[in-house]
Order: sequence, then C-alpha cells, then structure tokens
Amino acid sequence: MPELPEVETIRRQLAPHVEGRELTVLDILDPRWCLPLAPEALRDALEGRRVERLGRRGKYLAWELEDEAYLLMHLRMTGTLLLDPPPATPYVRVRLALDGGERELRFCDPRRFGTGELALGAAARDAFFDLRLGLEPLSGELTGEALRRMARGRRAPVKAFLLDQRRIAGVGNIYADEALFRARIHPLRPAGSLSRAQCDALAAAVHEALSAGLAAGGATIDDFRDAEGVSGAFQDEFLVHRRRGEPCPECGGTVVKMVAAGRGTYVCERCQPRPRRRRARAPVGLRAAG
DNA sequence: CGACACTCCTGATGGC
DNA sequence: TGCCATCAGGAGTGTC
Repeated sequence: MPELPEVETIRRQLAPHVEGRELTVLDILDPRWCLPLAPEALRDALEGRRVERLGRRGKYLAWELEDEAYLLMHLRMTGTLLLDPPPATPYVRVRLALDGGERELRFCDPRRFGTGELALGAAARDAFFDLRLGLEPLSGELTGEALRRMARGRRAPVKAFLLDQRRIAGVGNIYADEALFRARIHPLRPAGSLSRAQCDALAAAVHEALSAGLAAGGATIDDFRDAEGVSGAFQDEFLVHRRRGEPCPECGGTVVKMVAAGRGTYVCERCQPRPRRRRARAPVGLRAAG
C-alpha cells in the first residue's frame, strides 16, 4: 500500500514528464473516484491547463495547474498511476493525457479506494491539507521535541499515534512497524509514556525508515508499482514487517505478529519490550498470570 | 476532544 | 481440488 516513499517515488518519476505540459484530457471513468463532485466538474476545471508542478504532501500527490487549480490524488490501498501503460492494463479508473497524447497516464485501482479531489485556489488547497495532515517527516520538521509535544498526555498506543496523518503525514502500516523496531519501542506503548530519549529515537527512526524506503524505490507487497509499472524493492529490506516467525535481525529472537491500532503489527518483543500493564483496580490475586 | 467501531472495496488467503 | 467465509487496510464518519 502506497505510503510516503511510494508516492514520492511516483512523483519523482512523473514530474519530468508532466511538468510544463498541458493537461489535455482528464477522463474519469469511475465517478466514485471524485465524489462528491461529478467527473465533469473536475474535467471542466482542469482540462486545458498547464501543469506547473507535481508535488506531494503526506501520501497525496498534488497536481498544481495554472491559475491555482489543484488536483489532489490519493492512491489509498491499491492505486497506481502508470505512465504510458500497456493497452490491456486492467482496473483503469481515470485516464489523463498531456500535450494531446504525448504522454498518457492511467490511474488504476482494483479496490477503488483511491480518490481525486479538486481545490480551486491556494487557500483551498492549504485548507484541505491543514485539515488532514500534520508534519512532513522528511522536511526536518519532525524533531524529537516536536514528536514529544504531540505525544504528550496521549494514552493511545504509539502505533496509532504514528498512523494518525493529522500529526505526522505519510507514515502507514509498513513504515510505522519499521520505525518502531528501529527505535526499540513496542507498538502498544502509550504514546505519552515515551521518554525524551525515546522521542528523539523515534523521530530519527521514522526519518530513517522512510528514507530507506525511498532509496529502494518503495515497497511492493501486493499492488504497488511505480509510474513505469515496476515493483519496489524495500519489501526485501523489511526488518520486521511481514516477517512473522523469522529471526529478529538484531537479536535473533522471533518476530511475532499482533494487532495494534487495528492493524497487523510485527514486533520483536525482545528488542521492543512490552509496556508494563497499567495497574488493575481488582485485587491482583484474583487474576491468573499470563 | 479523544478513542474506537464501522464503512468503503475486491483480490488474496485459509479452512474444510 | 474447489468453494466460501474471512481478511487486509487508509481515511472518513459516526458514536460514546
């Protein structure tokens, strides 16, 4: 599933092919893609405009067209954005053409969770992102101190904290697991219980995990493909994610799978010690030991 | 405000 | 081997 490194990989590949060109066709085949707006609304607002820049914010791909018209794409679980794909490519939801067909793009998405949203004016775009997204983790904003401020007083598991896009933008299930392992922090630790040193370590670990993913061209588990249709390589470098039953690369213990924040979560509980249970109100003696 | 369940969707997976 | 139920999950919404 595309997270920040996967989206950034696509952005870097596509930018030289789309920037400076005119979006001549925006053909939205699946109206669900742009709900609640109709496909015609996006087409009328965007067709014929020049692409000034292809940007990214969190997991969003942000098409910046002339006169401050923005198309904000999200790939969600299974979306891909393919450059000049083979004609038989399935699950096409949107077709885009640049410079009258000089370049063709297809937004393909078997599960149909992907979205495209329209923002007219820089203020509308900023409002859209400000409502949904927090710090950009690769921009230098994500310091240990910033993380500590956001986590203070929060009792939710730190994994849920990392997945909350309104605090840190772009971290998904894969990179949350990898960052927590690198920082030696158990995913069920209450976010607000982390020490200052652990906040520093976690901020650095998020940066490292995302950077490693980006350097490998992203991770492909099921569906992710870059703009050329090529799989990423980072799945081969996962330290714990999707490695249930395998030896921990650090201590040789066994990686286990559990559920945290409602997500499949992989952890080495020797390197990432389980948080102590909160004090129970019931008499201790009434409970059987785990 | 925060935490959690539910929802969308469909290919992959697993149990029998 | 084949079928069917269940799972997976990003983010929006609803509920307490």
